[in-house]
Amino acid sequence: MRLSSTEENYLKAIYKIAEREKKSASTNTIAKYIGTAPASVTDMLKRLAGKQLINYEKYKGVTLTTYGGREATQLIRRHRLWEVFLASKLRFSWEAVHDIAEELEHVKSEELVNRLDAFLDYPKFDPHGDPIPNAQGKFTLRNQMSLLDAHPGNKVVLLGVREHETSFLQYLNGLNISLGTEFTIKAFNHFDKSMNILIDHTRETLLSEKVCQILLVKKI
Amino acid sequence: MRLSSTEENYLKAIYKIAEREKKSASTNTIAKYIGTAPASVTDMLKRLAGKQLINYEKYKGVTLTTYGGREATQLIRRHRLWEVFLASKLRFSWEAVHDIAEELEHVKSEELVNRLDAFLDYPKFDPHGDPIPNAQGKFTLRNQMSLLDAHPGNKVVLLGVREHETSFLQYLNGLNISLGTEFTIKAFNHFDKSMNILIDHTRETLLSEKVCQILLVKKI
DNA sequence: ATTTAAAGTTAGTCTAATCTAAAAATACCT
DNA sequence: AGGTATTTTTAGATTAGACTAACTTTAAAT
Repeated sequence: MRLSSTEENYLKAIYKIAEREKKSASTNTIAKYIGTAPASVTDMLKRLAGKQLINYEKYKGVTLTTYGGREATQLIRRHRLWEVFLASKLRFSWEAVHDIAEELEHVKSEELVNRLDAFLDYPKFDPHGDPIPNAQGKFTLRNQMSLLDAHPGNKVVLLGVREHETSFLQYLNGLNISLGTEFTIKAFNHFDKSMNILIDHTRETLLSEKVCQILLVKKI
Repeated sequence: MRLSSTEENYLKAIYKIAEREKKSASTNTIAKYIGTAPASVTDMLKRLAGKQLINYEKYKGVTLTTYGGREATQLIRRHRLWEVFLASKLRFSWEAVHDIAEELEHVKSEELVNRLDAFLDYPKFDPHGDPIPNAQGKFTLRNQMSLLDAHPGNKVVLLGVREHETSFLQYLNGLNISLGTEFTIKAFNHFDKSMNILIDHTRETLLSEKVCQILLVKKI
């Protein structure tokens, strides 16, 4: 079935909310995520349910059907592949790629996305470190943890970020932190859960709990 | 001002019709070009006139304003740059690029199109030989003529095609004709204006008047 | 167990873009 | 010039996607 861009966006929202909260998505949560009024969400949920894309029961919340999940995964695949294209081929910085990919992801052509995938050499992760589903919808799993869970003395490398907001990514740019940057944990400050970190074996910085929580790393 | 994809498509249609027929575009012509009912065109013309994109006077026909022309040119720029990307980077054949570029051209980002332009090395012509306007909207002009105007004995090279329909381009593929192919005109048949042509100095073929009219060449 | 608050749904309206049917304007033909 | 054909516009409806305001259901709190 042919989906509109709007329908696709709702599916993606439901997918992401379910992933984040590990339960069915509520009307209000979807409304906040998409940026519409709850009443508009109710309307759309009825239409999506009619197309067998979601399981919807009034006043309960919604989950994706197998079919709806497949559509959402393919949309995420397109989004992340375009992000890789924008960053690695057109040299956009990681904070700029999201908004443009939001538009590119809705271009409908199976052939296009598969050729793009090949052109980019089948990347497994996007510029924020998020995994890119392959043509079969399979994500690559990876051992990673929040920087918050590392301990003094640990050496780790940055694999991804849980937050894509421009201002946050620019904050990291200012600290010269990007994917692949190495950290040595110097100290953990119990009173506010901040950390003293040595970046790239050269600069010592203080990172707040909030920032540490966002950074995804693995030990080296 | 922010234009919808539909509005952009109307501007492009008006631009192309004016170019083809060298006069203002009529409601019916636009309707046929876009594939909608004439009544829908009238509605849209009113909206476009309200936005200062076209000069519209009831029952007369329309022309683009300077502003509307600039928008149309930028749309054509985006379309043709994406066609080059699809053909030269993703290895799509020339008959496949048009439909996908129809969607990609509506992605709104000045930065995107300019970076794409640079990535492709500022191409001057698309995969069908049509000129690509630069960031200032300027087209590259080129000496070219219809194959119909060549004479027996002339040697020419194919620079472009005036017709983009899939079936026609596939017909050329079947004859092993592509941009850059060289022709020697062997004979001109007055009774039906067909031509006997030697392709790439190896294969002799008969090309109908209609086909010759479409092929754009220059002497070598 | 009521009351109150929060979340979700219904009803009615709006805009963009389309349609069909009918009316009006223009063009064409002898 | 008058009549017919063609083109264009108007009028009224439709669909997707959104809104606000009002109502209903569920959850939370005393």
